[in-house]
Amino acid sequence: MVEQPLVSISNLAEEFLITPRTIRYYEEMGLLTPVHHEKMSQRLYGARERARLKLILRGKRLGFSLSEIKEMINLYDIDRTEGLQLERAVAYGEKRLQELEEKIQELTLLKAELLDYHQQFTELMKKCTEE
Amino acid sequence: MVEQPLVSISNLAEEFLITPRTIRYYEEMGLLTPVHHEKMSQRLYGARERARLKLILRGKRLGFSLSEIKEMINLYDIDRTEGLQLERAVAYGEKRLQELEEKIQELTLLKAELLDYHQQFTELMKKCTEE
DNA sequence: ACACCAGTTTACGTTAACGTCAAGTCCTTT
DNA sequence: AAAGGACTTGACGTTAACGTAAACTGGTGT
Repeated sequence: MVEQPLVSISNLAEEFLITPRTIRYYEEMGLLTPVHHEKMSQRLYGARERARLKLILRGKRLGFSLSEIKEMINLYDIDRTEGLQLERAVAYGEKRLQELEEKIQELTLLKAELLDYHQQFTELMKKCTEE
Repeated sequence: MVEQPLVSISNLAEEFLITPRTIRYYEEMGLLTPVHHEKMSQRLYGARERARLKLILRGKRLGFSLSEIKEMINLYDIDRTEGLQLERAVAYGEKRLQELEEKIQELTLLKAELLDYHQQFTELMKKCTEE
């Protein structure tokens, strides 16, 4: 057995700059599954939950909903893949990859457009301040 | 004067596969400003509003909130830029461009990770079905 | 023993982004 | 004139993702 650095809910919350309530909500939604110390006293969080939480928060930053995030992080979690067929999981993964690619394309386009406006704008500003 | 193809709210809604209520809500939030036919009878939508609506819906697909979208489309709208200084607008625009770039990076990383899992997964599946 | 603190459950409150329904207006068609 | 259809303005309902507060429990220092 390796020494596992298990932390409490408020420690984890502090580490990620969120509240304990948020962490409990993610558990309630099935996104986290902390271990419980000696028959239901406290929640303890290890490396696995910390990794999952990172994924969740990144997903949030990128504008995904919690249910979308849940699908993504459960997609290739072999423990949870039982039940629905492997083939379906693979097909589903390909669909999500396709969607991600489209999002990247759209974001890139948006950035290019904003950059274009930005340059026109700064150029206009230069001309105005020159005279 | 050029012939302007002005359409009603339900026509516009049908065109973009949304509801009239959604369009009115965007107006209420200050994202759209349709012309009103002969003293407050009906809303009519031209090319400008259609373009704005496109921007709004793309922003939504990318996970931005309506207030974020509002800031972005008003950012380089010269009519609305009056009041706040040009310099501030430019600085703000650069900040948003930076954020967009970070989002693209994160999305690209997420896609790479998912692709990695995906390949491991399909390889595992191949081995299972071979024997 | 008592206070205190960190954690727990339960439950009600809040905001964004609409959905849904009621009631009234305006124009056209029969 | 009456009916029908599209639009209008309220106004209340709904869901996701938490915030917040109350009341309870369980270990710890004094």
